[in-house]
Amino acid sequence: MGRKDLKTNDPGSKERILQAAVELFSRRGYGNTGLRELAALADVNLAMINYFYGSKKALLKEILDMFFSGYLEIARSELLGNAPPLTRLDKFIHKVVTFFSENSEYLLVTITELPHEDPEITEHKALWGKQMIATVKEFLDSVDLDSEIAELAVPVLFCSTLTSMMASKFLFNPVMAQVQPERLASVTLDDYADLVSKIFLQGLGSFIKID
Amino acid sequence: MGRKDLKTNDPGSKERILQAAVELFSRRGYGNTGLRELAALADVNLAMINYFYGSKKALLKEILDMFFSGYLEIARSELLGNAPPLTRLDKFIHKVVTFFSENSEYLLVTITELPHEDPEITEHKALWGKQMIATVKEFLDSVDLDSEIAELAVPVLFCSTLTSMMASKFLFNPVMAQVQPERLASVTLDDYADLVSKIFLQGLGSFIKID
DNA sequence: GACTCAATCAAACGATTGTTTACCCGTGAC
DNA sequence: GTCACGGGTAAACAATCGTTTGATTGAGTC
Repeated sequence: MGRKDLKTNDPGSKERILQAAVELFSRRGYGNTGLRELAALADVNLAMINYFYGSKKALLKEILDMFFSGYLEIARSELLGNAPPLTRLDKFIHKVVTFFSENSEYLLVTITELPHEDPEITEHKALWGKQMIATVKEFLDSVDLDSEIAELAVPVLFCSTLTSMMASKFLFNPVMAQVQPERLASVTLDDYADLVSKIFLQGLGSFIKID
Repeated sequence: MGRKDLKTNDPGSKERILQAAVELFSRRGYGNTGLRELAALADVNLAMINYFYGSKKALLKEILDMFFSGYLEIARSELLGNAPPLTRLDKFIHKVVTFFSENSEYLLVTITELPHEDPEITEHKALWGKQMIATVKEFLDSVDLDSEIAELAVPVLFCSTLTSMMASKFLFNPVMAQVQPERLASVTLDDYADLVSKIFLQGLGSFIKID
């Protein structure tokens, strides 16, 4: 059997370790997660973690890389093109919200570890950031913006604000689920994407009848 | 001397501990910060941390409480009132951005620890969340929104998206400062608040000349 | 059968974790 | 004087941390 697991598609030890890492890092945080707890959840021996990944930090890097590469791929395929800018943005927002939802644990690990300064990981983050900014800049250059906002909406801020807005539901979910679980459940994922798209593209003001 | 430090206004040990905690928790993360490093930065004995605050987690609670109370205070004073809704929102955004900027370390600690499940702290977060949502709900009830977005913009999502958007600059700052430091520096804090306000209230679409 | 190699394991490594203890010092009360 | 007490300290507590070691398994190669 040249390849592993031809019949069964249950994940091997290496995959189970990464699954457990994503789950625990997103729920407890990277620093608050112990490798023994992780090994127990993945149902592997403690030593297998360093055997497959080398170190705990390498596990985190793997998670960040997988998230960033998926996000960047969507940005490149949806943000650039010939369709009208607003149409491109709307499709981008819907695709990203879906991506964030399907990989919400990866998203949470990435966002919560984003501001922390760690020499090894900061390089990784900066590398992905550069590619992301380059893509956003290419998009913004293809849009004819009013001068009054063109000076403000520099790529770094445009990218930050939009990303944060799309991620907001998943960032606040653990808290909001305790505050108003019924109202949260009444809004589907597509509804949420619509909300983000409408506010970001048309603004809240356009939906106010009397002001 | 009944009160401490009548002449000098340099902070006492208790205050220095909290200052060091905010700095280290925001830079390295709560879980990645050791109390010995914290004590060294605060220039106090290790035992003084538990003497004044009882535990490491209590320090985190203190930080979260201080941030939430300040944020909630602004929401209550700016979101509710008699001025037109959009005027209120614009003032709210500018005040919050200033508040986030002046307390960016508190903001980072709060946001990065927000999604993590910790029985003791989850209650705290939910308590503040309820008060915040109640305030936002009161604001939204005073606005006459189109039905097409009124169903989507439930308080929990409205609060999440706007908060995330206002916090985005500070969340992404550590990364973006490495990507494009010169473009970031060219935008003042007021410019940033204007950008958030314009996009959220008027939408990006209203600034595009040709589509 | 001998050899290889990746996978797995129990056990221990030294270091660091958050927390607590017992002791010390200065000040104010009585 | 001495008693109490809040602030401060060094040292140690048990527990856990990430990582490494050395041995063992089992399937594949020659």
